[in-house]
Amino acid sequence: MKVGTLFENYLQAESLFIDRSVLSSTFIPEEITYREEQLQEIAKITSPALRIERPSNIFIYGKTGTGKTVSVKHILRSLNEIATKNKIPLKTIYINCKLRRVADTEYRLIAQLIKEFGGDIPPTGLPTDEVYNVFYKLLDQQKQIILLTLDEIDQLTIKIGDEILYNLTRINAELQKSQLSIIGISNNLVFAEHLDPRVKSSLSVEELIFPPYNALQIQDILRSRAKKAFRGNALDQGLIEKCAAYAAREHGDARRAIDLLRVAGEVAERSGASVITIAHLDEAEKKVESDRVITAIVNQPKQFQCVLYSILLIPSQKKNFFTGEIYEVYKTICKRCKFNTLTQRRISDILAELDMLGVINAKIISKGRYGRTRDISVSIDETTSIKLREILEKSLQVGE
DNA sequence: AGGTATTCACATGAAACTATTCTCTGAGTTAGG
DNA sequence: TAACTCAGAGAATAGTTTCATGTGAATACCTGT
Repeated sequence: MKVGTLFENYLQAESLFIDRSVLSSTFIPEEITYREEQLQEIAKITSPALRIERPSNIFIYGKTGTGKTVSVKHILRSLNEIATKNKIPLKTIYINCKLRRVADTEYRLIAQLIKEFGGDIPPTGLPTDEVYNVFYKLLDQQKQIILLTLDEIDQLTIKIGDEILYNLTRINAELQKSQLSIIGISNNLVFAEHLDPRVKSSLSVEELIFPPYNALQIQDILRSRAKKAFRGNALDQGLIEKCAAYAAREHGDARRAIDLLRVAGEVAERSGASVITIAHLDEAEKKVESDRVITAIVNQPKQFQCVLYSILLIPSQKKNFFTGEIYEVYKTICKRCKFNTLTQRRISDILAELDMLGVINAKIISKGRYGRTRDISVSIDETTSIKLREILEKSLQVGE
């Protein structure tokens, strides 16, 4: 066989995609459907910035994939355009607080802000107030309005408390020339309730709620994206509907629907099909889920993987099991690959995290006289679980 | 039978510790004038 | 004397350990009938 033929198929079959980036999670469409009201509202609140006055702080709630981030980014982009055209000293900053090793601690968040202003700060070694000082100085170099967007702000406070938010809201008092206002975005609807009242009152001056999309709205969104992303008639009948239905099941998460559509396209393309069918979609659904789990696990520390490996070893006979049983298995595995065994306390936390990742299903039950524990079952499908086991075996270097 | 007290097997919280990575400082060393 | 080196003090962070306290309901143990 000629080497060339290996690739010929791919060349001949015209790509299903026109523009794949339209379906990527970072894409911001020109117009955002079903969010006019919210966009108007945000625009109204932020507009004083264009007159070099400080806008009120805004707080935005809504579940994942309801268009919060896209809307805000859209607004920021328009604001920036107008500002540069009219030479208005406006600076917009967007920071996602969830990104590990970027902005998930007080120090790193401020360091990231400094970077946005062109400064540079070492990743460690400095006292935090020193970092604050650098930040203040940098801010006050010139007269300007700063719009700081903190996405997934709830993650930040879970990890490090609300002190940092307090500092940020107070910052205006310290500044001579600049003014800063904050746009907070949270997935958690009750987030503000366990927040310091001082922070809460100053942060959530204006509140906005993004309701979930319903299936019909998601269909429209998908259609408009698909029109730009795919060649005409690349989609099978009913595909959009099925895709939307899947997302509606997940409380109207548009992002997942779009993601799913893209992966379905990729799956179809790889198999050389000229039309994306429901079967491709089903496969994509599995793949998305499995990829999510695997990337989540691979990036975890060894001990974490070790615990998961222990869990995966058990369920061949049993469906549900308890913390204690897992701990026993875990101990033998540690011995086998010469890890030092962690305490049960730690394992308990790791199990909780695995539950959060959706790899396992853990429910706290009371067995009465026989104590209280987690009732654990694996919540990933067989194929993924086998794949995962292989990956973990390699990573932990345990042979059977 | 009905009511209360125990008890198990962990869960959950807080604080403190460890190892690692990194900066900053200042003493000691070196090399050139 | 200026430049360089290098050890030591301090910080931040991730991952733990230690200690302390909490907890839901199946059982054991009473109680009075």
